[in-house]
Amino acid sequence: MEAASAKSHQSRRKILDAAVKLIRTKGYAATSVDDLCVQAGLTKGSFFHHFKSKNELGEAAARHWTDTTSTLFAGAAYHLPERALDRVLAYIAFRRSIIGGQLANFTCLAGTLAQELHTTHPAIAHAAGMSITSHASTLTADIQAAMDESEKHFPFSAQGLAMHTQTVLQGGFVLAKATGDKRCAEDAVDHLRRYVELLFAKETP
Amino acid sequence: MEAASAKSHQSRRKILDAAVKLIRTKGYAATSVDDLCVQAGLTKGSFFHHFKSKNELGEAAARHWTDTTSTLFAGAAYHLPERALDRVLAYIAFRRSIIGGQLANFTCLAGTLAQELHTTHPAIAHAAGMSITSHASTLTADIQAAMDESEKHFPFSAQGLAMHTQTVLQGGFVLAKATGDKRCAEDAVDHLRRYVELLFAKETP
DNA sequence: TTGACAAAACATACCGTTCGGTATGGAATA
DNA sequence: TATTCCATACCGAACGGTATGTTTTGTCAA
Repeated sequence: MEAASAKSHQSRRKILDAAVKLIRTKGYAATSVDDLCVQAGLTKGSFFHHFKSKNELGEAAARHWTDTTSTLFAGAAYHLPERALDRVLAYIAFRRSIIGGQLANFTCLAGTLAQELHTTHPAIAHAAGMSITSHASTLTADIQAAMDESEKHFPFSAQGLAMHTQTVLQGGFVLAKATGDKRCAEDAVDHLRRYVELLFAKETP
Repeated sequence: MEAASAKSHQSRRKILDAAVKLIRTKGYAATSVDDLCVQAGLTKGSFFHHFKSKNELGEAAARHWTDTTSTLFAGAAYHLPERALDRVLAYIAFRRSIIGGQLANFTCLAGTLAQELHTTHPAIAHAAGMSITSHASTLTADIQAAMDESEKHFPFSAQGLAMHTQTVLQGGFVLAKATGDKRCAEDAVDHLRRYVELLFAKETP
């Protein structure tokens, strides 16, 4: 049963990858099951064998997105610097560096899903929200350490600032889509970096 | 023909108001023409008399949103302070103060439309983009004046910082939808205020 | 009477979902 | 080993529902 289940796993994954790609570009409603099947190279019968509905796929796609991004960021180099603040800034620089190419290649599936479906499909939106929140949480330890290293008092929590990094990123993606210009996303990250630098700056000359 | 055209105008406006309300809550695709007609208290015959397609309504709704928000912000009190920087901060405080009640009451139609439709309906997304950009532009003069009043040199343009305020707001809305907690939007604005204060701060004690 | 607007019924197209059926490959039995 | 059996993966035509858009008819005001 190993080969069969491996193949099954492969098909399921093809569908999930197709979902991430298509939903990131066209949105959830505009992505039909037929579209997904064509993109994945399968048929509808196969689709509904693996997922009992389109909405269930939506939830699974959100979780798949969580997994994909988790491994991407876990393996990135921004964790290397010694000082906690440098790791935070390296994270921001990393986010800045992966903005490139088509919009769909660097924008966030979770934000797209949450904004489109928060009322009509709360389960999917919740999965998307978890994706964002859990990713933010991976920054909290570094931010907390940076706050501890600093002598300042901060009127926000480490988790709060971590969430704010995601806020700015999501906003940058929205404006990039609204204007068609990816520089909006780049500018957003530049302002975010400047904000963090100012927050932790020792003196201003 | 004045009374008739006034009534016509009223019906058209009812549809546009319905569109703003429903699309803000459910999104564009999930809002059917029937839904709009029920909300507006009209029928489909009337709808397609005033708009030749749902997509045309979408564009008109985006422009209607621009008009609505323009008058709201033009009449607000944040323009009163003497110092330009205070006007900018008063704008941010005003944005903070209008976050309340249901998500649909304070989130942005333009951001919703842009994120959902940027690929499938570029004309609507463009109208939404114009809405955001033109609103940002209303801040540019005050920001420029604040920059001129300051002795610092800023590595960004006034329009760039104006756009960033919209970025942070849009991001706050996305996270509020993702988490179901409007505090995300409030926190976003608080961080934005702090950023602007830090940018223009004279000294740090 | 004319013309703009509104209502209701209708036409068409598409989309999610179902369902009967086929193919494959491993397990069971002899 | 050969044969049977069964579970799983996959296929694709068809169905029911719903969405947009059209047509036809009605209404009201000038």
